[in-house]
Order: sequence, then structure tokens, then C-alpha cells
Amino acid sequence: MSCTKILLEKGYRVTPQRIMVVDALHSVETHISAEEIFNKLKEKYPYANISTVYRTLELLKELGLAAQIDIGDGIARYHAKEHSKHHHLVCNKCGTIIDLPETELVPLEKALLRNCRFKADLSHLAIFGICSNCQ
Amino acid sequence: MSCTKILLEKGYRVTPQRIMVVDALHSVETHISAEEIFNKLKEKYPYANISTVYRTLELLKELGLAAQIDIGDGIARYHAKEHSKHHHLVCNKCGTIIDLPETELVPLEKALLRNCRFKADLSHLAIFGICSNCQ
DNA sequence: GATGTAATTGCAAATGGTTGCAATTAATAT
DNA sequence: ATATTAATTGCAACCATTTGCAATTACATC
Repeated sequence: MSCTKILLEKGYRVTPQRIMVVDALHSVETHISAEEIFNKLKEKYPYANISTVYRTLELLKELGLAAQIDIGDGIARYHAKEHSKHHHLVCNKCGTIIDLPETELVPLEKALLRNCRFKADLSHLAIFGICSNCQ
Repeated sequence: MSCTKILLEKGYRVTPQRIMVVDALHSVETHISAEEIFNKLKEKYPYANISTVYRTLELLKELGLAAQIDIGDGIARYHAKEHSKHHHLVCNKCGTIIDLPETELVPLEKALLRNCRFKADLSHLAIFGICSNCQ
């Protein structure tokens, strides 16, 4: 199921700007910042607008089509959710980002539901610490 | 051990601005934003400066005296670390923040070290989801 | 295909937070 | 008590992101 189809189905308009943001997001396997998406867009369409990029990313996030991670440098990064579900281990020393399969957090998810009756959304999380190289 | 003593010991200066930020941070049991601290400061000392507030909070964080949480509204909040170690469960529907004792995350911490050789710093974390009332 | 309308965009201004740099000052040595 | 000096502050400019609003446009209906 493509992102644009889901947009249409949910009653959102499929505009050229939105198509270009979706394309840019899917053009990378890893995460990408709004600024980087904006620059890719401008190559094709010089009138591209940064606030529309942010608004589209926000919408994709709401629809569960994109995930946002914050690795602590003040710049939000995004990736298409279909590009594998995983978490991020961010090293506080060297900045390396290690991908962690989502299964690693299933026990925590269950414990929070059992002990706190809290339905945690642990679909994308950044965990900070020190990687094996830097220890 | 007071914050100001630790500052001195580590070779940092104890300035009036820093004392006031520390006081403001300790004056609340819960978390507080930089803006709120700044407003408290201005009541006492009208020449207070917001960038010094941010820099002091950053320093306290580095020294492990304060913790920062981001509950997803784009505003960073801080609390004195001695005010109990805990995590935050943030409800995506009603915005309620539930405190979670740190022991709840010990199994995850151990699993990450064992499986990924990653020394996670899970001292303060915000976990998003749906609280029991909103489910 | 033309028309109506609500969703979306583009702009400019605002927000929360950070930074470079010259001026000031807390702590140290005298 | 004074002088020295490196740490800290205050300012203004900057950055990433958000928002209000008027202009535009994708889609639905005829």
C-alpha cells in the first residue's frame, strides 16, 4: 500500500508537494532531516517551501507512515516506517547510531501494560548511552 | 551535597545567576521549563538572561545534577536529579504524565548490555503511549 | 468540462533554543 | 586589599521549527 493511496483513502489531498516529500523520504534507507528533504525537493521544484515539508512530515507521522527520531543534536530526523521497524541506540561519545530490532523492547512493553496499565507506543525510540567501542 | 558545592569542587564558578537557576530548579518537585525558570529569576533579578539559564541547565545536566525530558511539545523540561530518579509515561491523548520508578527499566538495561554490548543511560526517559483512563 | 468548497500552500512573523564575541567578574595568587 | 586571568555573562544574531492568514488548488458534484 503506497503512502499516496493511504492519503487519498483517509480524505487527504494528494498534492505535488506531498508526493515529492514522500518520494524524498523513501529515497533513503536511513533517516533524513527536514532540511535534507527540502534540499532534494528544491532540485526538482525550486519553489518548494520548508513549512510544507514540516507539515507533510507531521501528517505522515500522524498516519503512522513515518517515524521521527531525535538523536539529541536539536535536528529532527525522519524515516518511512515501512523501512523496517527498529529503535536507535545513540552513542553519547562518538554519535554512532546502532539499529536495534523492535523485539528487544517487547518485554518492557508487556511490563508497562501489566504493572501500570499503560499502553506504550515503543515503535520508534532513541536510547542514549555508550557504545561498545567507546566504553 | 549541594549543587553549588559540586560546581566549586569541579572548578566551575558559583555566580549569582547560577545560584538562582539552581534555586528555581529545586523550588519545584516536578519538572520545569527554561522559560518558567527564567520568569522566576526575573522576579528577583530583572536583568536575568535567558541564554544564561539555558547554559546553566546544560551544565547541570553535564554534571548529572539535573535531567532533561522532552514530552513531545517542543519544550524541554528539567528537574533536579535528587528529586527522585524516575521515568515519565506521557499519554498521547490527554497529556497526563505518570512517574515510573527507574527499577522498571532495569531488565531492558541489562538486555542491551548483554545483547548489544551497549551501556544505556536510562536514568531519565519519556515513553509515549495511552494511559489507562484513555484506553 | 466547469463550478464550488474545504483542504492545502506560501509567506512572513513568531517561538524555543543556541552561539560567537566583547565586556564583565569570581576565584586565585600576590 | 589588589592585581591577574580564565570563566562567565549579556547581547544580538542565528538556527530549526511552528503558526496565522490570505491566496491557491485538488477533489467532488453537477
